[in-house]
Amino acid sequence: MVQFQQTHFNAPFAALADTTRRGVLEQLARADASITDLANHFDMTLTGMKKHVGVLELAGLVTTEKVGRVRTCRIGPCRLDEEMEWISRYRAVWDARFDSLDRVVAELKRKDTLPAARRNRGRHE
Amino acid sequence: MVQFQQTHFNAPFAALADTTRRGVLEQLARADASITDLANHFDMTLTGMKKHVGVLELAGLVTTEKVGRVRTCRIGPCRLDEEMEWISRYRAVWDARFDSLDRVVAELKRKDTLPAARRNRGRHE
DNA sequence: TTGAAACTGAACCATATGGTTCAGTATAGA
DNA sequence: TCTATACTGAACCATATGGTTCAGTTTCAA
Repeated sequence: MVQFQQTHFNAPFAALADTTRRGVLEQLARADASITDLANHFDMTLTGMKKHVGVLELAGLVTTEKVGRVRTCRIGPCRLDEEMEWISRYRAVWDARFDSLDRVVAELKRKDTLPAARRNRGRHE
Repeated sequence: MVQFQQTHFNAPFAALADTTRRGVLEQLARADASITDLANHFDMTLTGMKKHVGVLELAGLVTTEKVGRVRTCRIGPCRLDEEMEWISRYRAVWDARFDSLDRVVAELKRKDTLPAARRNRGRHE
């Protein structure tokens, strides 16, 4: 019974999980660039860079447009708003948990009584 | 050549790039859980869940402690602060770039008749 | 003391990832 | 027209990922 099946987060996070791709994003945030520009900058073959750009494009983080021979890459429509929101919400839930009275109760219970008490709380989700 | 080699971002982002693992984090944000709890909740074998927890642990997002037979998983020391900061900085650079463009456009077209400079976003350079 | 529960590790599998080389095609420019 | 540039796609490679099964080991509890 999984409550969230937000697979659309997978591609952006996976795109960010690579040093080269984050570098490409930092580069493109400053100025648009061609595949050749980026390949030179990151010391990689054109084909290799094309793949990275493809991953970023699939994630919506980059858009490209080919004019003549050169394909220009620029920052795409995905601004990582939802991803930031996910992280924020995740931490909010976490903080709320430890700020609540529940924490004190759980802490006291863990001191002497059975450890099954905590586990039962997570059962009925 | 490459200015930022921050490979320590790889593991956390990669850890987030999976629906099951994000679900585990959401779960653990609410309550600690054993491997069995998580495996049941996400309809997966113990071994499979153990691997996911291992990935999360490697990324610092989860810590585990084994007491008796049961390994209890809880939210780890990595609060994704730096990751949030990276995204914020990335967007700040991007925004700064277009804000300065806007300033140039505004400078050139100082005698009103201004057709929404921001709509031309990405068409230049 | 004995059996079940909870985990662990090895091995396996299919597919994805991050690169490469090589052989093209299309276009810009002399 | 000719050539170099810029990209593209197929094929290949090594490794990683996301799962599984199976065969243990430890620990809890009756």
